[in-house]
Amino acid sequence: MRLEWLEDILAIAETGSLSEAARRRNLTQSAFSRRVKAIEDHVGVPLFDRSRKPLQMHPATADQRPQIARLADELRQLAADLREGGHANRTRVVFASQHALTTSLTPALLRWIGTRASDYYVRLRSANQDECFGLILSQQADLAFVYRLHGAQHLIEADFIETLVLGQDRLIPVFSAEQAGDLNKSFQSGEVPLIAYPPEVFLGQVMGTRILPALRQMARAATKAETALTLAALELALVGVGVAWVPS
Amino acid sequence: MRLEWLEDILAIAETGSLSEAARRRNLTQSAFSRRVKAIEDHVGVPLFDRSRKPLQMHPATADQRPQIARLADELRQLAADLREGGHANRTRVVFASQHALTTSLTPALLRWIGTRASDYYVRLRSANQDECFGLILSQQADLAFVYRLHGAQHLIEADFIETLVLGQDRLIPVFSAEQAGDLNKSFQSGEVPLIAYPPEVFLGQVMGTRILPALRQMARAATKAETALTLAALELALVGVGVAWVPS
DNA sequence: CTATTAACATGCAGTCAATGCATGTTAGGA
DNA sequence: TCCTAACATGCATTGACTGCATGTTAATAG
Repeated sequence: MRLEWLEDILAIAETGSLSEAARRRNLTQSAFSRRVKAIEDHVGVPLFDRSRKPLQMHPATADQRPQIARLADELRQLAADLREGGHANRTRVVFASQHALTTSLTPALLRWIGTRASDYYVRLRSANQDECFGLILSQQADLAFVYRLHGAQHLIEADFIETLVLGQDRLIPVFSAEQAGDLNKSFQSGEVPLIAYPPEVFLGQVMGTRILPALRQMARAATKAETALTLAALELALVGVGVAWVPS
Repeated sequence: MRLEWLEDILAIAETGSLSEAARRRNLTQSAFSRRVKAIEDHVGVPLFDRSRKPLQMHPATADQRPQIARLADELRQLAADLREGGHANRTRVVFASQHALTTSLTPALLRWIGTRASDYYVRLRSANQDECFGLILSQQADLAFVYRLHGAQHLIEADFIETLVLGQDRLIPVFSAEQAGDLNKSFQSGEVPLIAYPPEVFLGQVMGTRILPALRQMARAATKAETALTLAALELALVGVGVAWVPS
């Protein structure tokens, strides 16, 4: 198994097409076609369904996609760590950051660290909340940035784990100002168009336990789209697809 | 980065020599030498110290060894999962097992499952205790087999995690029967030769908090060897290196 | 300090896997 | 039924990888 192959598979998963993936991987379509076949030969079973024309991933292959993405990331990171380790003797610190925070709090924090403590080599791993806890527990990360519901407790308790509250955040509903009229109309008919988070991610659980019950007292929530990414949810809200609750 | 390369690095780490590693990897020493160089070229920094004759790993490289072993394992497992997924639609269950249990309880359990429920595809991941918890938390494993100290609590609590006590085990001291005389002599001079577990593994912590304090009341504990593997500890005890405390 | 040896590096030539180009084949849609 | 876009394949070329033979050097014994 090679990192290249994992990237090939991911390219196909992301583009949904062999020739498009070939372009992204800077190969001719023919070379890429045979590379995919080589991967399948190595694994021992066909990974894609070629009977349809823009070829499709087999469900079993699609199932492994998060795992493949994670491994690809870790392999790249390993190379970086080996490279970095060979250089100076800077202290290496691994941060785990909940995805939603990776795009908001963490960049500023890393910049701050970068300016004040250049003798630290900081490595950032973005993961979902459960994975962040897992990384801390198995000591693959030194520090984790995660949300915690007001009044709730974290899943893990251990004497080697310290917790510090960095601040408070709020989920606020967002929608396109220009199309506020449409939203009002929809609301008057008892319906709120909604950008939902998948139930398995943290924000999805917050929505399910805190926001939606209150919302349902006022109107019917009609899910118009679903995404795990707050930034994507924000974009969808800004083009008027529905209301997105995003961290303030 | 390639799985092959990871295996090459691990072979060097395990044999402590390039030519010995070459033999294990079924390559001539010359080909292997250049392969190692290719890996270093790819990473961008030298990974080994060639100024000494049985070449040595740079400390930074040695640091990454557990990570490399883990990734190599996961890559092999990924290939197996893709292969298996392509076959039948058997339910896939992932077990995490604490290393010490992987060699004792788990095999019998897996055999039992294999005979009764052939429509399950069970995948076993051996890891240390913390990693087992991490795998459960991040839902990379469905079930974990771990030890728990009598009267103690697990690190994690969550409503989606159920705990079941499968049985009780005891750590018992073991030594070569033939050389019991030597042990008695040593004990009379106030010293017990000891096979120790590293402090970062679970059994090492049990030894440190439960066994050694009591032992020290009777004699001085002289560490003769250290290993993380209970089977290795057992072997060392059986050849008379020292007393090993192993799960009954 | 020197000689010896075992461990690692390298020049050379052969093999085979990977690639691009040109072209054939087929699923989807008009 | 025809057309087109997507994927597969034959062919020639390139280059990466390997083994063999041999050179170089660190470790060790005397």
